[in-house]
Amino acid sequence: MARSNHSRFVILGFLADQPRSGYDIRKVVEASLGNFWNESFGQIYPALKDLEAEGLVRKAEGPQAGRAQRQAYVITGPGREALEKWVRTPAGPHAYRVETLVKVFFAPLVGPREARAHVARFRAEHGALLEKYRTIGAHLDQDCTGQPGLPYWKLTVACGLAVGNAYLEWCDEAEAVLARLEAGGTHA
Amino acid sequence: MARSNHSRFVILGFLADQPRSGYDIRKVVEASLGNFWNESFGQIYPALKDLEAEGLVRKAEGPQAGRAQRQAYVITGPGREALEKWVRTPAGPHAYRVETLVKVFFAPLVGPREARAHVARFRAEHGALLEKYRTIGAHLDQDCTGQPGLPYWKLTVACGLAVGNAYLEWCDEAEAVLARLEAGGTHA
DNA sequence: TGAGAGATATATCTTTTAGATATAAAAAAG
DNA sequence: CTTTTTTATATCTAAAAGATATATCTCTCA
Repeated sequence: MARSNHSRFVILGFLADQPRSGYDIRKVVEASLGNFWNESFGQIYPALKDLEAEGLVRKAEGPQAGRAQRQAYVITGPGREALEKWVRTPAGPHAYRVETLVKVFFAPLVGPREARAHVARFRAEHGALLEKYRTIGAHLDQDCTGQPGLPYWKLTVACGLAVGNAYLEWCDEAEAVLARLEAGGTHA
Repeated sequence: MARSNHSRFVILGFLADQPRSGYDIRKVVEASLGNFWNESFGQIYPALKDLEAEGLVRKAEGPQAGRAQRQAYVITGPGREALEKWVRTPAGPHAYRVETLVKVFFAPLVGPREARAHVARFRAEHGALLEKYRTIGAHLDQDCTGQPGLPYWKLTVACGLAVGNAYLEWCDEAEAVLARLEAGGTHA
C-alpha cells in the first residue's frame, strides 16, 4: 500500500464549509492553505468523481448561477464522518524536499559564487512569501471576525511566518559564510 | 512536460564523490541529506539503469569486496558535466505539504483538544529532528575537518536547526492559544 | 558444524502527486 | 460584433513515496 491520499480529505474539508465546484476548491485551497498545501486539478476532478461514487459527496442540483457550466458538489453525512475521522488521525512524518539545500550541499563542485546565487534566490522567494502571509493575516483579522475557525487559521499563518523568518535568518548566515569563502579562498 | 527528476542528479552528486552501489547511495543520502531530501530504491535503481544507458555512469568492474553481489557505479565525464550544470540551475519554487497544519486548519470540526494532540506530536517529531541535527553537526566537526565541502554541509545542518527551532517556537504559541480555547470556550 | 536471526543488497510495484496541456463557454473589451 | 481574457472542466505524463518480494551474506549460539 502506498501513502494515504490526503487530497480527498482536503476537498471534503472545503465542501464541509459550503458547496463548491472543482474550480472553487482549487481557488480556496490556494487562498487559505497555499502556504503549506497545494491541490491541482489533476487531483481534484478525479477525486470528486471517486468521492461521489462512494457517496461522500453528491452533485448540487439546479443551474449554477450563470457561470460557465460549473458543477458544484455537496458533502454528505458519511462524507462528514470520513472527514472528521481523518482530521483526528495523527499526521504522518513531515517529509519535504528543499532543492536549494541540495544545491548548496553540492556547491563545492561549482564554488561559493554559485551557492550565493542560490541563497539570494531563496531569500527573495521566502521574503515574498512572508509578505504574503502578513497580508493574509491582516485579511483574516478584518474579514473573519467572530468565525469559530479564526484562531486556528491564524495559527497556520503564524507557522508560515515563523518558518519564513527562520529561512531568512539562515540566508543571512549562509550569505556571510559564503562571502568569506569567496573572498578568502580555502582557509575560511 | 512534468517536473525535472532531481533524483538522478542527487545520485550523480554522490557518485562524483566515489563509486557506490544503489544501496550505498540510499544510505549516504539518508545520512547526509536526510534532513531535507529522500531517495527510495524505487527511484535509485531505475535511475542508475537510465544513467548508464545515457553514458552518465558506468558499472565498476571487478568483484566488489566480498559483500552480497553489490554492483557499484562510477560517474563518467559527461556525468560530471550534467551534474555541474544541474547544480548551477536555479532551484524551482519550494513546494511542501505540512499535514499537521492542514489538520489544525480543519480542527474547528473536532475541537481544540484534538488540535493540541496534533501540536504535541509535531513538537515531538521536530524535537527529535533537532537532536539529530545537533549530532550530525558534531559529527561533521569531528570527522570532516579540512574537507572542502565542510562549510557547505554545515550550512545545510544550520538550516535544519533554524527551521526546527522555528517549529518548536510555533508549537509553544499554538499550545498556548489552544489551551485558552479549550479552557475558555468560544471567547478566547 | 550448522541452524537461524539479522543485516545487506537488488529489484519491482502501486498509488499519489505535480503540473503541463487541451478545450470550450462565458464575460469583458474594443 | 469581433477579439481577448477569464472561468471552468478534464485529461495526460512523469516523478515521488514507500510498501513489498527475494536472495545472499554474516554473525551468534546451540
